[in-house]
Order: sequence, then C-alpha cells, then structure tokens
Amino acid sequence: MKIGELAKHSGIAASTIRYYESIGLLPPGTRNNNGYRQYDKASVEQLKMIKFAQSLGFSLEEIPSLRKPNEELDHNAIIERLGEKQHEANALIEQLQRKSERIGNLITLLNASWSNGECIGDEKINELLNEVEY
Amino acid sequence: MKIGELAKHSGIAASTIRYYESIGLLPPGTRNNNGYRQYDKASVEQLKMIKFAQSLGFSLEEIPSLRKPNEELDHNAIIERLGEKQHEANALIEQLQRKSERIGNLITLLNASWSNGECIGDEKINELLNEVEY
DNA sequence: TATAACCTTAAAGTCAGCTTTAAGGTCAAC
DNA sequence: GTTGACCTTAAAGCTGACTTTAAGGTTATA
Repeated sequence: MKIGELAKHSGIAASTIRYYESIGLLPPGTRNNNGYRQYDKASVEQLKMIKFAQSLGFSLEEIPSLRKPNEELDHNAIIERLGEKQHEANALIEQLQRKSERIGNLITLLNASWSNGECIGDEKINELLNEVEY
Repeated sequence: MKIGELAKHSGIAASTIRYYESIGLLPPGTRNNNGYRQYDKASVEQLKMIKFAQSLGFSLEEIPSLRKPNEELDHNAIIERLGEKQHEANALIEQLQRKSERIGNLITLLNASWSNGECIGDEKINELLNEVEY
C-alpha cells in the first residue's frame, strides 16, 4: 500500500509518517518503480504501537529505547519504563487534584466576598490568594 | 526598585519580566534617568497574580481577559473562567487515571506472559494491547 | 489531453513561554 | 581607572511534534 492508504489505516497523517521516517522512528522501507513508498500490514501495526506508546506518555525519542538492537521487545526495559510512566501519571494526578481543590476554594471565597457586595481590588484579591493553598 | 530586585521579590527572572512587558502583559511603567525600569511593591503583587493565574492553568494570553478595561477585577469573568479551568483540570485527572490504569493492566499482562517464559514479538504485544482498554 | 488526486523532496513555519546572545550603556567600589 | 555587577535593546534560539510550503513528478479518469 502507498503512504496515503497507510495514513488512513493507521490514523496518522502521511506527512507525519514521512516525519517519523526522517527522525529514524520508522525504518525507511521499500520503494516501488516510481519512487513511492511501499507499506504492508506490519507498517500499520508499527504505527499503532507508536500511537499506543505515545498514549502512555512516551515521547518519540523514548520509543526506540523500548526495543533492543535485535528488534525483539525487551520486557525488563518495557516494564521498568511503564512503571516510571505510571509513577509520573500518578504524580501529575495528585498535582492536578490540588490545583482543582485550590480553584474550588478560590471560587468559594470569591462568591462569599461578592455576595457581601464588596468591590474587590488587587489588594483584596491578594489577601484571598494568600488564604488559598499556593 | 530595579528589575533585578523585582525578579528576586517575585521569583520571576528579569528576562521574563521584560518579555511580559513586550507582550503587553505587564504595563511599561516608569524609567529613571539612566533608562532603567523602576518598580514598586504593586509590581511584585502583579507578578504574583500572574504566577498564581498560571498555576491555575491560565495561559499568558488569557490573563488580561480576567481584568476589565477599568483594571478592576471582574468577578463574573473570573468565577466563570475558574469554573472552566476546574472542569478542564478534572477532565484531565480522569484521563490520566484511565492512562495509569491502562499502564497497570499492561504491566500485569507483560509480567504474566514473561513468567511463562514466552518471548514476545510485535504480534503478541499487539494482541496484548488489544486486550487493554485503548 | 487535461485535470485531479496522488506522490516526492528540502526547508521553513507553528505553538507557548520563555532563554540566550550580541553589543553595548551605567554605576559603585577598590 | 578599571573591574564587575548591574542595566538596555533587538533578534535569534530552544522544546517536541508536527504541519505547511514550494516546486515538482506520476497516475487514473473523463
């Protein structure tokens, strides 16, 4: 199949596929007589793997390191990296939960002072901000 | 105070303060005889507000819209925006929780197949990926 | 035969939020 | 009087993951 068809099957734009090839993420593969890239089912799977790894938080740069030189997948490396990514995700979740809480507190404070009919200036806002976990 | 001192008091680099001025986020303010920027306590507060707004997920572009033309803070706008940001944060938390779960499932599957002594190739990995919520 | 829908390349542009560089001016201390 | 720490500007560079542009070659259909 040609690059356009691979794009449709993988859900990755043709320009992106060429970009992946240019950075060495996707092997160059074969060309037909007119110079067009030729792909097969395995290429679709490879791209899906890349998308999946990305969805788990792996950068394009990290993805090749999930493979060993012999192109067999390295379990130890994968599991270790997955553990790290899960840890990162969990840390980010906690951070976001604190942020969401902070926002909630701020909304409450603003609503309270607003219903008092007060007109809040920068100073007052800053007092409120200091009350909120920062 | 000069820009270096403001940088120390606000925790924002001098180059960043100049950048904020260049994009119109911070008003140009006064200069003294030698052309150096002059700041006061209010500038420190302004920068802290910017940092705080950023910590809640507001982009530099959004921050000015939290203020009314008269430079008084607009409660309605702020509370509405805060609600949106909280919603975004919560959505991101859920997304990350699904991701973390997906990673956990994948680790379990990989550990199980590895302890079986199997050597997993791309095809096998793809089977596993299909079992995991995607 | 012409037109559209593909494909090719290298190079530049995009996003946000800065940081760094280059080339210089100012000022206090020794 | 010179060293070093500050300040000034405009412009370019950085990050990651692409997308877009320019300029052209190929192929299927009408």
